[in-house]
Amino acid sequence: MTTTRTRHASGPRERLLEAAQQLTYSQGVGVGVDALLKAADVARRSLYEHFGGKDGLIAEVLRRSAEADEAAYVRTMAAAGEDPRARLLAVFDGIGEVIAREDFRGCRYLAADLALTDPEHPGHAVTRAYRARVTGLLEHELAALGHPRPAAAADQLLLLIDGALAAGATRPATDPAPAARRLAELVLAE
Amino acid sequence: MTTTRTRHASGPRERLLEAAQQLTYSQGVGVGVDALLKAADVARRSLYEHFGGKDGLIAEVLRRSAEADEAAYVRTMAAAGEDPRARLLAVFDGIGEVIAREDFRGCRYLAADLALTDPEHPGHAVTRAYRARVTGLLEHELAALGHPRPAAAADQLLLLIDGALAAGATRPATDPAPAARRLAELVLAE
DNA sequence: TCAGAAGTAGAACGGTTGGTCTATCTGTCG
DNA sequence: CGACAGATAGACCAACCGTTCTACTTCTGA
Repeated sequence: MTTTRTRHASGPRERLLEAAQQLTYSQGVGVGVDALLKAADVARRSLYEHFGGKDGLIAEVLRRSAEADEAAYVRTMAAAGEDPRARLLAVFDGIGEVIAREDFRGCRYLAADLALTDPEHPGHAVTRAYRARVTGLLEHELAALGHPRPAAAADQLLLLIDGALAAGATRPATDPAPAARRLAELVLAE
Repeated sequence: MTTTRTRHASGPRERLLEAAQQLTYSQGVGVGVDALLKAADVARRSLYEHFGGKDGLIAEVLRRSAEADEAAYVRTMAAAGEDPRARLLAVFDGIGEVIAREDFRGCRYLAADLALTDPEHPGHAVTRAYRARVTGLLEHELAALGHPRPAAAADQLLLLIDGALAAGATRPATDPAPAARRLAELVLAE
């Protein structure tokens, strides 16, 4: 064993990231530093050593989440088999499961973009890159499906995803994921 | 003349509402009270006299905005003539104009719902009521058009609106309003 | 004219914000 | 052993948060 931790299984950096990932979603990126430190059981100093400040931590949390969420898209599509059409529609079933989680509070990245007023905040670059990667994923499937305008269609699908997540956060009773899926089918049929 | 103002055309209540309407959109509902008072050129006391506190002011601002935005929907549809189909599609042209405004920062109501962590905040009831009224507007047109499931279709249209506004805020280059309009045509064709 | 309401200005409240700093302790490695 | 890196605890900072309060001015209406 190269490193030994007396009181925690993982180091303070990891604990801080996990606590922040949870708290910045449930409470928004406006959570106080004190709350983050307390939840992670980490010394104040460690935050500034590892991330340079709250903004750095938030950016890193978004990066982590984006990685995980992108992987979830890939996993969902992989589980749906080989047919590009089935793989794309499976994404909306996945969205439905996300919305159904009782701790669902809307799209983390949209919430961050709306909450971080400063356009120079490093978080914006992270969310932008994330959306570009997801769009790329969708576009790839659309091309495999032989869609005439895969890029434009991918943008439409992401619009449907954003809309479903927004509706799920504000009007969950309308069951937005199946509604979005039906519209997605029409996009694919073009 | 029933009332006379020495330094301002309108009273402090009105000035505060107008300043807050602007600032809570551009800076988010997290703006400080000091900033609001300074922008409105109003005494601290007036805020608490008229609105009971910051939360009351925010709720009233949302109420005002909702009234104005609902009126804008009505106006847009009225200008589009009598055909329900044309009236509904005109809504998405209106969304396009909203997104094109250089001070556009996404949907005010979604941003408020995501930012106000406390589910008991009076603002949430306001945004919920607003969405219900807009859905009712859309549903009415869909019924006039003879749509088989006007309520479900109205929810789908609102999903498209939310998606277009989210995309407009985060990926303006994708020109989301026409994309949403194309999908709306498919909803109407059902 | 004069009481009272409504407005302004600004001090002050306790609490919290993000961030810096010092001091101490622990574990690893040369 | 002894040096050093990493972590902790916690004091401290100026700034800001939303709110309450007092004191003064201005306008209105009986």
